[in-house]
Amino acid sequence: MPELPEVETIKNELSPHVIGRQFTQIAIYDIKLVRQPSSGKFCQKLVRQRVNSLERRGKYLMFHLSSSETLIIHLKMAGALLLNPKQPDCHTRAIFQLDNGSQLVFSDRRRLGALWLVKNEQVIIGKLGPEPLATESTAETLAKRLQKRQAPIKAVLLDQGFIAGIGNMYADEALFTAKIHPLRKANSLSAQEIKNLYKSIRHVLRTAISNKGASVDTYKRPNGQLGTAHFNFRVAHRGGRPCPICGTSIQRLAIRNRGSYFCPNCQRV
DNA sequence: CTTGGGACCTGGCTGC
DNA sequence: TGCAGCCAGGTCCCAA
Repeated sequence: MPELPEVETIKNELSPHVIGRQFTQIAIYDIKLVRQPSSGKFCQKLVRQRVNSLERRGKYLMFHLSSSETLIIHLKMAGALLLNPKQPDCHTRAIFQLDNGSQLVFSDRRRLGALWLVKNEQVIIGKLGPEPLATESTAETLAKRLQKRQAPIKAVLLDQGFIAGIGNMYADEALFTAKIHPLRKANSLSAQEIKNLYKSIRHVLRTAISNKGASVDTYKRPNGQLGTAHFNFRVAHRGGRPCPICGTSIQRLAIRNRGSYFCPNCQRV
């Protein structure tokens, strides 16, 4: 499941292969994939455009193009961007041909992923909250914004308008590291707890980036290799296994229809 | 404004 | 062996 560290890894590993390259041919195999403009226009406008730079914002990957338009990709649950894959797969939804003969393949088992080609990228990413790893994001600004929210802290961390890029796995990991129960109301956290949570979020995300993302489901790096961040998971997707700190059995709880994993002993209500 | 629930989507798993 | 039903979760949409 691509969250911030996975999309960041894809951006980093794709950059040297696509920056400066020109799209020569686009093939779309899934009618629902392109959200804006129409599929035909999308292909027509993208051909001959050169990639100036890549940028990640939240879980969105943006290709800044020579025409000053932006190609935006969201991988959602199961999307992958593969560079010159050796094995063909039946989940290929689009193929981008580059002027050096390379192929960039968008594969998505669950067909939830989305592509946009837009002049104004704010239309797509404008509602996102701050980047958790940006220098402007401080424990103080987090504290101020949490005061206005009384939903469970887990739900607030998943709100992309509140903070961008955190998904279910890393929310669970950050809350465990900060020893905060996922059902705690966001505005009930003490200043110290918020400080711990802030540090935990950044630590969990940075560690996962250095491990090239977590391959719990279908996530693959552009070269087809898996990430290793999931080997460091302490509670995420580990229901019933012992807590690495105290040995208590990790519990699973549904919050907003999302599985939340936590240690009932280390993370008290 | 915040909040919570359902829909989208497919493949893997469970239980009968 | 076959199959219905559940589960996984990022985001949008809608109602309260």
